[in-house]
Amino acid sequence: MVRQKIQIKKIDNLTARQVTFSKRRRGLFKKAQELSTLCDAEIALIVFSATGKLFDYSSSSMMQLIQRHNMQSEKSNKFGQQPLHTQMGSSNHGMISKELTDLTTELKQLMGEELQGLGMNDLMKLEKMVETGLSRVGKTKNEKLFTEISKLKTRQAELIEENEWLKQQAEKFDCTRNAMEQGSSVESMTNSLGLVHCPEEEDRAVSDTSLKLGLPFSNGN
Amino acid sequence: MVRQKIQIKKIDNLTARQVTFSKRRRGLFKKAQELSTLCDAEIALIVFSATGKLFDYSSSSMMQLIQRHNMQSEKSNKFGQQPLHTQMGSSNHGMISKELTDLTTELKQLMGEELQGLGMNDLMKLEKMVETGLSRVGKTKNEKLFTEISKLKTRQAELIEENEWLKQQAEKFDCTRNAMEQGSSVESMTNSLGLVHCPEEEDRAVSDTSLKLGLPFSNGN
DNA sequence: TTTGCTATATATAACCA
DNA sequence: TTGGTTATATATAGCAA
Repeated sequence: MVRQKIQIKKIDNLTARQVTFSKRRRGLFKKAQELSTLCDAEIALIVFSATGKLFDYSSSSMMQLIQRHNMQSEKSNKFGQQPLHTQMGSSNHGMISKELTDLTTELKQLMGEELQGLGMNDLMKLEKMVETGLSRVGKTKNEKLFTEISKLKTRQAELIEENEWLKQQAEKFDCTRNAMEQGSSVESMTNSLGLVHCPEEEDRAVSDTSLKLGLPFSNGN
Repeated sequence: MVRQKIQIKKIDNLTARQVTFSKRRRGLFKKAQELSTLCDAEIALIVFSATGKLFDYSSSSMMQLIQRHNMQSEKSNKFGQQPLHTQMGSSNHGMISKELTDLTTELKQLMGEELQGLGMNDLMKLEKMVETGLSRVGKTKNEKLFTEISKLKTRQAELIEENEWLKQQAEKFDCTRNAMEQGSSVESMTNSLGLVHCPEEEDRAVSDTSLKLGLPFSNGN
């Protein structure tokens, strides 16, 4: 029996913790549902047990709620510390989400009204209409998402290419420095840029290079 | 006073509904926190009021939890069990389309059979079923796409960071090289490293260091 | 709107089966 | 694991300020 109020800290006993988790989790989900029903709120609840098991509830679509959440929390974010492309992405999702919501609502209403006095054949036709409508929304949504993915991939390819080039440059310079330290004159070194063979260069990790690069400056830092 | 147990249905009175929302919401969030603490669970809770206001809580990072949720529900989904990378590209589109088609067909057939002898109420229920089915397909599809987008963005952020760092290194080298090209001997140049004035270098020194420590590509992939 | 205030309703800790 | 059973702790509906 609950003779004492418990402390809100991690329960030591494993069994007790599991039992409590199970019971309180149910309670929490029940409360969430009740709140949703009573007050017409939209709720998403995600719970991972300590063992990694997933429990979730959402009053409507989990995805839509999550997207809405992303939108809202981004809006309250004064300055996007994030690069442009990520901002574009999210707002894009928001637009899609709204579109989807609007159209779905419209279709549902349409269907609800029509249903009042129609026969089977008409119902079948309506079903078709709804399917078509949903399919069109889905298609649009897909197109936007795929466009975004495509853009991201393109950008990524550019970045990778740029990085590769930069790394190569870095390696060349690195090589140059080695040559210098071996006593080459500045002139010959300059001329041999990119031609001096660097034995350790090929499979050297970039981090190694970076260490070398950073070394001469370490005094100054 | 609570003389009677209330029905779990939307509260008619607006004021009462708002008050209840406020109170129950707090209760819900409190319970969520307690469960998280007591049982070492990870919890994300998103609530939108009927007026669209957002309230949220998460025991750790909302984004991480959402990601985890996406992954989990994808894993438990009988359709998509392949790793993400194989789902990428245009084949992804085809697969999803097929999924959608299959399920829609199934639901249509189901609906067709049932339609023969049912009344309006049953039809409404069926409508709900269809909606749910479609919504589940859409949800799965969305989750996959969003997961992919998310991964792409993460990778992109890494690339940008790497890129920045490389550029900074390149600038330093440029500086060094410029000094060299002005005709210093190797020895004097080496000695003067770190003393040569690099106009853009000072205010980057600190961030350079941190970047060096945390660079994602340090493993050389 | 948002607070307190109770009297009840509900949740649940500890225990048992 | 899961599902009861209490005795208590907590939440909250209705009201008032």
